[in-house]
Amino acid sequence: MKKRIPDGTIERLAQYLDCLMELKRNGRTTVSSKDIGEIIDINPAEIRRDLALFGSFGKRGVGYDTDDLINRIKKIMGSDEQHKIAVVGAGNLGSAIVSYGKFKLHGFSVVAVFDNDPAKVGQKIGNLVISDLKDINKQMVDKNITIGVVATPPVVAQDIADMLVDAGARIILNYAPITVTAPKSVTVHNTSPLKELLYTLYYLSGGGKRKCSKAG
Amino acid sequence: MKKRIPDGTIERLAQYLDCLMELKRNGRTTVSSKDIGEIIDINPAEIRRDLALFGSFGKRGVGYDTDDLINRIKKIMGSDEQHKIAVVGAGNLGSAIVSYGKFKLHGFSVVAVFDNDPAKVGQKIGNLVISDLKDINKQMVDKNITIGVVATPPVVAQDIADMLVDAGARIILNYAPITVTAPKSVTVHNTSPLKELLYTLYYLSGGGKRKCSKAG
DNA sequence: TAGATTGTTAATCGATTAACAATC
DNA sequence: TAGATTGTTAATCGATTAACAATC
Repeated sequence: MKKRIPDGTIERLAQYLDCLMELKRNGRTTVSSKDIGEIIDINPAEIRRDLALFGSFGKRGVGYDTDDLINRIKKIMGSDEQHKIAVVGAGNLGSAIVSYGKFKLHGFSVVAVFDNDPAKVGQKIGNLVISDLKDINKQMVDKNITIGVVATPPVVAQDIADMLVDAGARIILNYAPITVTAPKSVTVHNTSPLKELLYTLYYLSGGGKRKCSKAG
Repeated sequence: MKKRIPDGTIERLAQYLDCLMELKRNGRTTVSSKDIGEIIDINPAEIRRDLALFGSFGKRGVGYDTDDLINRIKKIMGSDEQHKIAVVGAGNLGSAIVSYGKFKLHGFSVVAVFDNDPAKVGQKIGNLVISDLKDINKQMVDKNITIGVVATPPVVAQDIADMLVDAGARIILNYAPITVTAPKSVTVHNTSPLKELLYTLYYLSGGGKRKCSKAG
C-alpha cells in the first residue's frame, strides 16, 4: 500500500464520500461502483481503481457496504478524527465560515475566532466568543488546533498565516484575495472567488462545454 | 486553433495572468517562460506549450512583452470584457462576496444583490442597495447580467439557481453547502469550504507532501 | 556573431478506460 | 447455477517534459 496516490484520487475520494453519505441518508445499505459512477458522472472502473489503491473493500457480485465504505474513506482522508479549526477575521467572511454548517458532519469544528478590533472582541458569532488576536498562540496550543483559516484583508493575510504557523497550524486555508505561503511542512490552500470565476469564464466565452465541479 | 484545450491549461492561464499582473506592477516590461515558471513553480516548457495552443505571442531570444501577454490571456479567458454579477443572499457570505475587491481588476462587477428578507431589502452593502428577490428577473434582463452567485442557505440554493438560469445567467457560482445543477448550456461551479478542507486534510494525516493551490 | 529564448516535435510519464478472470 | 460486480491487468488516452532547430 506504499503506492503514490494521485491528487485526482484524493479529490474524487471526497466526492465519493459526499455521495455515499447522501445515499446512506436515503437508506441505501449497499452500493456498487456503477451506482456511484452514475450519480457523480465518473467511470466505475476509475472508482474501483481509486479504492483499490487503499485496499479491497467490496464484495464481488454484491458491491460495497455503504457504512463500511464511508468509514474506510473517512479513515483514509483522516476525517474520522476530530479536527479543530481557528478562524482569524471576524468580518462577514469569517462569520460565514464560522456559521458554515457542514463542517461538523466531517469531524471539523471551529473552536476559536480571532480579531484585532477591540469592538469585536468579546462579541459572539453563534455561540463562539471572538477572542483577541494576541491570544492566538496560547489558545491554539491549549486547544490543540491544527487548522487555521485566514479571513482577513489581504494586506495582513501573510502575517496572519505566519502567526498561525508559529502557533502550530498544520493546514492553512486562505480566503484573502492574495496568495500566502508557508513552510513545506504546512499545507496551504489558497482559495479565491476570482480564480474560480476566471476559470469558469473561459467556458462562457465560447471556450467549451463541460461539467464543472472541481475540488476547491 | 481549433484544438481541444485541456482543463489544466485554463487553470494555469489564470495563474499566469495573476503572475504577469504582479510582475507588471513591479515594472517588468518583458518576461520569459523561465521567469514565470520559477515564480509559480511550473515547467517553462509547459507554459510555452499552453500559450502555443492559442497562438505565438513571444519573441525568440527575448521572451514575452508583459503587457501584450496580459492582454492576450485576458482575451483568451474573456476577462477583457466587462462581466456583470448578481449575488443572491445578503447574509455574511453574500456581503463578503459583494465586498470582494479583486473582481474589478478582472472586468467583473457585482451590480445587483437580492434577498427575500423584507428587513434587508432597501439596506445597502457598500454602495449597492439590496433588492427584493422578486425583481430578479427584471433586473438581470435589464442590466444584462450573465453571472449569478448563490449565497443562500442550502435548502433554497437549487431554487435560486433555477431562478438565476431562468433570468438568463450563463454562469452559476454556488457557495451554498450543497451541489446544485443546471442545464448543460450553463456552467455551474459548486464551491465549498468543506471540499477544500477534506482535500487538504489528506495531506495532513500522513498522506503526502505537496504544493497546494488548485483553481477554486 | 554569441547568447538567449521561443515554438514545436518527439519521448516520457501518468491517469483513465476497457476487459475479464475471480468470486460472491 | 446464473447473474452481478469486484479487483486487477493490459490498452488507450492525454498531459507533461526534454530536446532542439528557428530566430530574435
